[in-house]
Amino acid sequence: MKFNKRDPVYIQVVRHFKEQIATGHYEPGQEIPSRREIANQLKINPNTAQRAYKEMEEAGLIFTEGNSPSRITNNEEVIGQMRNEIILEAIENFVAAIKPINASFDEVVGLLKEKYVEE
Amino acid sequence: MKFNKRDPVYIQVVRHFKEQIATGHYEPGQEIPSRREIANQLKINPNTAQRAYKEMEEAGLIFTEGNSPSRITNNEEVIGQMRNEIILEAIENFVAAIKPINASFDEVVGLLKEKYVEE
DNA sequence: TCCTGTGTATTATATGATTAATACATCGTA
DNA sequence: TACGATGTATTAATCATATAATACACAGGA
Repeated sequence: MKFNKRDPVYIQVVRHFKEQIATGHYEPGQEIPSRREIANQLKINPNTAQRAYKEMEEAGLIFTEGNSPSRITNNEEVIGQMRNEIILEAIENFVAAIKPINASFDEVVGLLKEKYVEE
Repeated sequence: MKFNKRDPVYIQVVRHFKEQIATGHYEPGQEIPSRREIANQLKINPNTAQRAYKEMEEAGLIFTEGNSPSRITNNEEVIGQMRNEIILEAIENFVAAIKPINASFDEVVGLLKEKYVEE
């Protein structure tokens, strides 16, 4: 996994997990790496990992019992909503960036199709 | 004009001018506010305004002669390219955000159309 | 001529967010 | 029981950005 330096690392870690969860690479109830383990894997500070996990816990995406490793939520509705939010947020950002330029919808969709299908 | 706190202010100022130029609200050759003037208008520090203007000058979007206020470039090709870059960048960001979620192109375009037409 | 408003440059400080360092608490198990 | 791995909490250090404070050169106009 590679990080950009525009966004805080913990945000990017959260994002990464959300994508994994939304696409089913992590399944409901599945155990995820411990804070220290993921910190080693991603070469980040354990506190950064902790902060990312805390965010996800507050969002209901993972849960923690006692001092055993956290797990993906079993609430598939929460997962579905999260997926929708990611998509909607992306769309809103996109529209906010494009609209002030006065590009036509068709022009935009044309260019989008190229990039989307690519590869 | 309102700022978000995600991006540096000078970047947002540059962005604002680019949009104004791309949509023709500023015409080629037109005079723009002085550094100190825009700083007052936007309630920002003059140095931040200067930094924004410097960026635009280096990008060839504005030019300055002597100590008179800067002006929009007369090179319409530069303006056209800048407009394209904004659109392409927005598309790339969007695709990068959406693709990892495995949403179909049609689903995305459908949602996009709603937001795009809205208002 | 002198004053005001331009652009430009340099240096220092403040601030907020992020990351790092460290310590503490808990639990299962060898 | 004692160790090791877990989650959690607190404090310190770092860093980028924005702001501030000055200073300088230039040109036009009152």
